[in-house]
Amino acid sequence: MSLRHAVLGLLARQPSTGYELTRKFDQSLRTTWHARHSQIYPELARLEEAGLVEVVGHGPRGSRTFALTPAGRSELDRWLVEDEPDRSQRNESGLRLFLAQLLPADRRRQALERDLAHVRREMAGLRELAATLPPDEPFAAQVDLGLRIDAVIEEWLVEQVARDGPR
Amino acid sequence: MSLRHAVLGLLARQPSTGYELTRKFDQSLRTTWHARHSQIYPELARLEEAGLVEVVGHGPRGSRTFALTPAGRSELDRWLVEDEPDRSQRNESGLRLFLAQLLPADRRRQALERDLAHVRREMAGLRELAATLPPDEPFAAQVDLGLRIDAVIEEWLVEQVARDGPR
DNA sequence: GCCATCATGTAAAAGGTTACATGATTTT
DNA sequence: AAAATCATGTAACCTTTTACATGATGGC
Repeated sequence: MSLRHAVLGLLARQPSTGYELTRKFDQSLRTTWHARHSQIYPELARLEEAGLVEVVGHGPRGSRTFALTPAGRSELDRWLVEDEPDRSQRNESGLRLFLAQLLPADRRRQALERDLAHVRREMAGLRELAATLPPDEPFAAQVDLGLRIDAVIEEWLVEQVARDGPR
Repeated sequence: MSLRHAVLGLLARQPSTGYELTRKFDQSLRTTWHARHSQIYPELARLEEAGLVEVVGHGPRGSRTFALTPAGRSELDRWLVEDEPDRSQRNESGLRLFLAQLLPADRRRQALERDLAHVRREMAGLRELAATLPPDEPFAAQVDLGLRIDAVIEEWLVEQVARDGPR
């Protein structure tokens, strides 16, 4: 379960409310680990119960700012140093292209170009996001990794479209 | 749900038993969409009930070979042409590196080098797998994509290790 | 006053992994 | 005869998504 350690890690960098964590998962962390608020709030409750985080402040609209406890900090360090990374991937673009080869030529081209446009739109979104982050921000490295992976997928899609021959 | 369409797509290429599908998910498809037999057999039952696949043969050890029905084929085509791709990514290496910056220098290097070794082991496994596949096999393109993505992650890890300065 | 945004939660359903369970055939 | 592989399934558990639900504050 990486959600737990992603939350611990974000709180280690900066004590935050659940709402703030949600925005970070939606933005900078979206290329590596995504989570919705409906996952984050229950996880914060479990972490608090386990003594890994604690409330360190209250904001105007009933918001609570959480921070790591020493136990939370050592659990995070332990995970980073001791646990084996989970390297499983999931990549719907790859699957779709593989299956698109089953379509007749005209529909195949249609499907591939649509997927290509989709990747490019996502890349544009990541570039925009990168522009709003200070370049030395560690978050920027996340976004950069997402962009590089998308670039590989884009290139691969282009190659496969080209392999189909001229229109 | 891409599992359903991955199964339909594999069966469109070649009628197969659940066991054969399991091996394909474990091997060639492991870089894009992974599934265990405990997911595949119930999915085949649901697809059969929905009239999208049917049993077309029986093998020696009680195995059943499934193939697409016309309805299954048109559902597959519809998904490829009409549905928007799901581009969400999950990449534990990226998350771990991001969080590794919280560690003191010596433990950080230790964690990064372990993750790097892990990526390289996986790449070696994919290269071995690629060597067993005929190069024109559409499956080979899947494995190739996985390798390219891992190469990007590897390069990115190396850069981040280098940024930490000499040992 | 209205709308956007901040802020938090729960419930139901879907998707996925791990573990349990069994038995047939083939290879050594 | 034993071990490996083929072959199928279910149950429990965990993770993730989608939908439901509510209310406060700030700017227009």
